[in-house]
Amino acid sequence: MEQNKYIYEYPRPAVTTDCVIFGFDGGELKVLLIERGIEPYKDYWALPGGFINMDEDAETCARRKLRDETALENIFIEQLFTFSNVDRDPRHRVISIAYYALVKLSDYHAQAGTGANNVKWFPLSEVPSLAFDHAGILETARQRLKGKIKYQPIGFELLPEKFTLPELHKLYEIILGISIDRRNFRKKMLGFNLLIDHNELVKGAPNRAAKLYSFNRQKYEELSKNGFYFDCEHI
Amino acid sequence: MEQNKYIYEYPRPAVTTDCVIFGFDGGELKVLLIERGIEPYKDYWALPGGFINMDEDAETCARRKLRDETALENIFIEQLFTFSNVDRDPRHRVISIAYYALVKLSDYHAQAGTGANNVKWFPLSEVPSLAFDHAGILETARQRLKGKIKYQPIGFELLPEKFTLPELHKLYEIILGISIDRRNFRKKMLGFNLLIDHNELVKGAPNRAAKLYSFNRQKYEELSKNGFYFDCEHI
DNA sequence: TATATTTGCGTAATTACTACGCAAATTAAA
DNA sequence: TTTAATTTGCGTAGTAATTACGCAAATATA
Repeated sequence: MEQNKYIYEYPRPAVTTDCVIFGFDGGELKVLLIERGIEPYKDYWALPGGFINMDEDAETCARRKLRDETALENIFIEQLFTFSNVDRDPRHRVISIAYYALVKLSDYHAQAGTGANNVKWFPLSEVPSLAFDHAGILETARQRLKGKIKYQPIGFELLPEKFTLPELHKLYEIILGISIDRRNFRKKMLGFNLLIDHNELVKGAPNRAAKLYSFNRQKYEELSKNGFYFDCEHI
Repeated sequence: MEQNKYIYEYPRPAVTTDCVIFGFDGGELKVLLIERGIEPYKDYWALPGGFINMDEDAETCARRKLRDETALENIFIEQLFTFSNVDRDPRHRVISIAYYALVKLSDYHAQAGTGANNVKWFPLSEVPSLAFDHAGILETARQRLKGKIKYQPIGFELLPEKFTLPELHKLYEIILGISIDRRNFRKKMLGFNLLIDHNELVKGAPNRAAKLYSFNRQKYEELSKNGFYFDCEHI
């Protein structure tokens, strides 16, 4: 392939997307990282991502890199922030449009994609030193998740289709970093009338089994149109 | 100057910033637009903005274009969203990192900067057909402002240093697009203990004069550190 | 069968929100 | 000068939401 083909009148930064992928295993929040095989930051762990193509928008690029590098598809993804520090890449000027994604760990077990790089889930408390400014991007995503879970039902994206109220409760405690009264949390969540009761108990519990629920996404969409607000500010 | 100087191995999109500048004149929300002097979209109105330099980050670029095109400096500005549709510019691939800014119309009277283009405040109800996808960017900014004013004290950025409670009340009604009980609004706002009472009345009122207040930014910053939340969700 | 543990429901006390009434201040009209 | 009209500022009662718990039901294990 011919090199140095693209010529412009003015200098242009390179543009990439990077994605912070959160997962929840019932105990703690995890983030999916890939091990870099090339310089710069060779052997460092990094967020999945890469250069944008000329015929795709940023979200399409983020989803493509996710598929190629982690084999994840059809997951919740949302634009986070665009990082544009002049020195964020030691090679040359690179601007990164960052996304964050939420994955049901139970459904998808991410593995190395065609990229053939090492892929691994890290608990947030054990994230290693990251490449580029990815530590900052991760922290921004964490704050966004913490802020957004209070007024949008995105927590369900991290749980299996059917989940129990104690699981949902634990998830909120972990993400918000506070302890929440179990009984008041239950009342609040059930009060939205957005949980479908499957009249089915979780199996294999070492004590009283919890009931299984699922989130009524369709009803939520409808209510949202009429101004409904999923308000978990005071939980 | 030599042309076609910049050569890259892979194609790169051009990167711009665009800025939605909101102002409030006591009666309605306005947005500052500039008239394009060149193709494409010659003679259309557009958001101030332009191509990013290689030695500046996106916010610096947005502030530079603001200064050059509208003579506005040192105003509230915040990243909004990055727009990356493949066809958003008819000439070539352009990605825009959009910002929104809030201006005290009383303090600064924006005028054409060195750009020498026509600059004008438009009420939101009278915005003409805009260049590129700027109508979409404006709508995104409007939604962001509406959402954010409920939990961050950004409304004050649109008012003069000293303002009255009726003015603040009107601003919230306009931005949220609802009518709010005057007396409950007053109680809520004063309840935060973040307004400094100047024991001074506004002059030239055609009836009972309202008291002047200013926002205690310093106290807000301190409270924020300790988890204080400016909650205007139920107003 | 008793024990430990967790789930699920309920209730009282407190706090916040909503919907108003009304007096005080001020200008314009009578 | 008085009256009317308008707007500001404060208060209060009724309702709804939040907080802080108590306790019985369910279930595996001892």
